[in-house]
Amino acid sequence: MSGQLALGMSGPGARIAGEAASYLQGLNPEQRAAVTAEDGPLLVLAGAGTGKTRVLTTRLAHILLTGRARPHEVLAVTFTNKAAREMVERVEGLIGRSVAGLWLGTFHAMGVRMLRAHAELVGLKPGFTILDADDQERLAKQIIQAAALDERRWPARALVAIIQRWKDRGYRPDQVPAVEVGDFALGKGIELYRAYQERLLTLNACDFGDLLLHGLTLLTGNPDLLAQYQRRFKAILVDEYQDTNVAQYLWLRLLAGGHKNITCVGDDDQSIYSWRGAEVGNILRFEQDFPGAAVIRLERNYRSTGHILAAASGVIARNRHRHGKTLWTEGEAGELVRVAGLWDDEEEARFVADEIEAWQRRGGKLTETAVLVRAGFQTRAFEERFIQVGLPYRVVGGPRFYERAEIRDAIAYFRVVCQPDDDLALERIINLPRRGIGESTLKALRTAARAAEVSLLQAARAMSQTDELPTRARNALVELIATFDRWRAELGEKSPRELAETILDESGYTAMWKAEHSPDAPGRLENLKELVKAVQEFDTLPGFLEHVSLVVENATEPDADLVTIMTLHGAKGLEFDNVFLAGWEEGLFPSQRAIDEGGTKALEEERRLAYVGMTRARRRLTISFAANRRIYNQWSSSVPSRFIDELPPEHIEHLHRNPATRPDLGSFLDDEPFRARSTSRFRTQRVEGAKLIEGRAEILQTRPVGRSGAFKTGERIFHPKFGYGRIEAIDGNKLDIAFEKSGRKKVIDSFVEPA
DNA sequence: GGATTGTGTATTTTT
DNA sequence: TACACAATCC
Repeated sequence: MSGQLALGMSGPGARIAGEAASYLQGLNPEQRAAVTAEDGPLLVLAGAGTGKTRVLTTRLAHILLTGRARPHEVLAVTFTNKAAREMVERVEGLIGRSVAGLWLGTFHAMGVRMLRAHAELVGLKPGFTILDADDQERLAKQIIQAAALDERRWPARALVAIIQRWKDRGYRPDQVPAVEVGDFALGKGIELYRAYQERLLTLNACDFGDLLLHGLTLLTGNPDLLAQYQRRFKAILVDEYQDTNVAQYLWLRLLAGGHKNITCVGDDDQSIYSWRGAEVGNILRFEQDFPGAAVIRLERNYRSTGHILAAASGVIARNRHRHGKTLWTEGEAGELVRVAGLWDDEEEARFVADEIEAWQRRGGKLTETAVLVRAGFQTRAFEERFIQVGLPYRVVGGPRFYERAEIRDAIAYFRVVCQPDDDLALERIINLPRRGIGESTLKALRTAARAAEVSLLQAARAMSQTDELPTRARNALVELIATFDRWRAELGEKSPRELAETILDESGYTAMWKAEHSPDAPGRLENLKELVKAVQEFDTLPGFLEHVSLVVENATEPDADLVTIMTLHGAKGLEFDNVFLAGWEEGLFPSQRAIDEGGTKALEEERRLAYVGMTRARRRLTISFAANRRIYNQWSSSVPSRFIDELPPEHIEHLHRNPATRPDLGSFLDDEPFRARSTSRFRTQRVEGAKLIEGRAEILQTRPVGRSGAFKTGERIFHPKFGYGRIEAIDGNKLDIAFEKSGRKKVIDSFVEPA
């Protein structure tokens, strides 16, 4: 655990030197050049599927094994915990021992590590808490309220977004340039930002952005410290460099400022997080930032077949702002990329499900199959269809474990126990379950706390000794404070797991969910059990909290044979044999909203997203679009995505279901005037009551709308999607139906026919 | 202090 | 349509 590697040419070192050749074997010339490049700035432009992670980890191992740096002298940063974990595993596999001591982790984790050691230099105490998105928003809300602004006009969410943006760019309140001020809150944005930061300091807390921003303040404000870190980190390695924001870039540049021994790996064509503050400019500008930088391109793709690669390359080649790479493969050409046009989102889901079943019958694995969509709402149609045909699937994304309300509530309890002055956590659970401490009591507490400049809990403690509050509230408060004191006394005595159980029990939190009869209550109780189990892995409760704030992950699912459904963003870094890219329609993909907000730049990012999606596929790629889609229960018809036009024709084949080639639908879709008429190439048009009926896919059936009164309660009906059912209640044209297979649902009468 | 009704909104989300 | 939140009533 010393973190020291035995290096040298004798003893254990000789064994390592003997293996040196082995870890370089199997690398192609470019990969090998990247791994063994001498000290100095190095940019590795690694196209999709070209062995990026392998190069990065092998280079790290190479640096250690050749003695250029010892583990604690290496800083390696990633964006996700997953990537960090993978890197640790692979490096350990390469060097054959633990890499303890290495500074390897996410930007944020490395930021915290530095900040904990020097918290007082930026006005924090070492035990500071890290706020998540939820806390941030509530804090912002308080700031807006304190400034007497209209909360509806200037929502907290927007303020958080603005502050986040400034932090991503490395601006402290006094550094925000005038042009960036904007008109939020009548130009008071900076004032609010300042108030927000002051409040964070009094709470002894940081938000995610601060983890890096304070890091910058730390390094720029303390030259000795900077010099110390510059000497310490003899090698810096960065993964996914195209996703770095300005703050991260500045942080890296400071740390690498001495020796400039920095390796950045990335792919400008896969930059899809600009809306999160990522600056493609960082990677495009690397050679100017680090003069004399070596640039190595990895262009040999080991993942996809020829047609897939060529189709993806053809699309991305339309982007103007990029380094430019020419991916190639020695693999087989494989199948053509298939393009299918469907009538509506339901037919699209049906089509995909059919294709997956056929693939499975031919021996394909579901785990090797993914359906990738642009926006979350698109998953629904697929889920419904997959359930109907019994196709096992999982939706990746969704609410993550540590973001679920019950988990956050439980953690808020733990936080108050560990950090009594954590006001945000206390506010979250002070009246949960209900214990008679309502809004008016809370208001009084807040006022008192602010006046005395103490924390909420301290104010509550003081107030519970006076008779300022109504007896009811006062008693509840006395009781709560005593309970928290008791738990806190048990911190050192009980194991974290026992304590966690005690807290959830004695607070009445578990009981609250047990008493609740909503359908998701059992699931929530299950999650709480999972949480307690997770606590077990840690020596102390505070230790657990530190982990939670930085690692937001879903519980690992059993590795069953499942189809994966997820967003294109979520798919970055993954690969599958068989990939479906659904919903390629103007307006949806590329997203009209993105284009409205970001113009050409945004369109290029959408195109990169298309590229990312396409390059996820190893053997088979199917792109689909629907002529009609129901959005908020309104039918709208759309035009195929321009990205479909951009697919090189020689690498694709149109499936017959494409409406543009179908005589019955083609007349309106293929109609040039129709396309010309639409101002933004995306237009919507209501198609009232037009609907396809299961099993009669080729017939466009139109039925009358609003048959109110035509049905009677108790009547047996048939619905094309949910099957047979009985009408329980009628409300205008909405029927409340108990379906035999799908349970109780409210549906519009026009979709229902008498059985 | 708590339940109920009404209103506005609706991408992507590594930490 | 659905859901979350806020104003409103009891």
